[in-house]
Amino acid sequence: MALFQALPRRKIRDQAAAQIKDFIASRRLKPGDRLPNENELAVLFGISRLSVREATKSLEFLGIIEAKTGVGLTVGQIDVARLTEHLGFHPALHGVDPIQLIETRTIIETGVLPHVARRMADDATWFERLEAIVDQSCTARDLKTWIELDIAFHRTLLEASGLEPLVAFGDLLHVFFQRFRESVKKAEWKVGIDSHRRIIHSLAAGDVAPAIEELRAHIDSHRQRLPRVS
Amino acid sequence: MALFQALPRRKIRDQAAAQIKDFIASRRLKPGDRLPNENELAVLFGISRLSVREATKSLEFLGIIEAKTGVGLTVGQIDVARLTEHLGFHPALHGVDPIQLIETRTIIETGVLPHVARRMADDATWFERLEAIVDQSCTARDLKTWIELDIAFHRTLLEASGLEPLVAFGDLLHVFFQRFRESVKKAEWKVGIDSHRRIIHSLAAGDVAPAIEELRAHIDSHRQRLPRVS
DNA sequence: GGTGGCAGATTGTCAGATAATCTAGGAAGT
DNA sequence: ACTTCCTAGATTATCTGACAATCTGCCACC
Repeated sequence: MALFQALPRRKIRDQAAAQIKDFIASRRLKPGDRLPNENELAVLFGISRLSVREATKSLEFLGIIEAKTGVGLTVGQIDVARLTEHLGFHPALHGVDPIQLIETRTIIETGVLPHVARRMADDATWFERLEAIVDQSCTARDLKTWIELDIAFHRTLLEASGLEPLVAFGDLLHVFFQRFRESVKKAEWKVGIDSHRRIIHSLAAGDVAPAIEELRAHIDSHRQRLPRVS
Repeated sequence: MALFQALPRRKIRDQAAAQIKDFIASRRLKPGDRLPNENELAVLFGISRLSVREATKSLEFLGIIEAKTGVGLTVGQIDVARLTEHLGFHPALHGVDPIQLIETRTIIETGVLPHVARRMADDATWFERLEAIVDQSCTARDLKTWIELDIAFHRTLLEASGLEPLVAFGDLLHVFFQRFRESVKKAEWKVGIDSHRRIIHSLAAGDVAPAIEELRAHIDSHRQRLPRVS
């Protein structure tokens, strides 16, 4: 008599997914390389095409492989942005303490400023792009466009650092930040815009330390708008 | 005549996946909560059950939802270990610029050190946990366990900051990092362990600045092991 | 009252068919 | 000879219908 199976039997599609991964790994396939088509995989694994599809669609969702209609399956190119997009909404992250979000943003955004200053010195267009956003902010009439420009400013700051993983992570944080961003009073707009302007001018002048302090205070100002203290 | 569509039309299963995510997010569902079954979702979205399945299987693969035979669909609990398992093997991880990864890690890990020092002062167990990992590292015989302990050290450091988003992001970075971690020479182990020890002792003493410099140099040492300079 | 099994619900898997889309190569026109 | 257009084949995308496997809760039986 066989031992009882404590764990649920492995699903066929999971076996298929594992076999496809093995196929890629064992043959040292690189992104862009062709894979057998769905019918061939079905025959190869001895299962139906549907199970193959469920496996390939799962792998595709994660970016491990790519499927193009009329072309076939290829090994994919994973990027951090895709993962954060799917993971970002998840309830597990929604429960995060707002104060932690503020401090996380402070660490990341102040941390990149040295990089930004260095790249600004090499490429003046970064200062121009940031200044253009600040100028636009002054003409904003409603809260919605002001928020968009505020997000654009902070995102461009991260972009200017040249560190792509942080750009993706920053986008994710902004999703959660939006909640208590909407409670900004109109009188506070101008203060924020002035902060932005001082930050980029300090950076352009190569004065990193003042820029860091300004940005820290800027992000910290959200702390006063927290809905409730628990 | 209709305008040509520059981008490929969105697949039905991707729309379905997005709708399911919306369903979860808009109703503030938590892990373990029930979802409509596949047939109900199919009717709800006006598509076939098969397309719903491809969407649910993709989401399940990522851990966003769970499906149990005879029971139904529930909201799942994402854990990064699952991502590590699926993504760790993938050749495309080379696509991320290693230098960017190093600098990203430097920003995050040095950025949390002030928080860590503060929380260490309040709760001595953090120092003990970190020191225990360092002690274990000294007894490591093979590369595999040493790498595990190294990851554990850096992860615990982030945990000690109390900033959960950064812990999750750090886990994600380690997935991308592990590729060129395996090229560490045995002679370099000891150097790394000594660095770890100096860092936590500086933190425990409240000397944040030396700890930051030590950690920066520690992470930067990976730079010398980069496979190729492009 | 406890225990076993049965019935309904739900996901898992299969087969076959049609639509949509892409690539390559040939046909037609210049 | 060169370019343009179009068709044919290949491949994924989607649908329909059916049956198997598995879990939960209830009910009958002891």
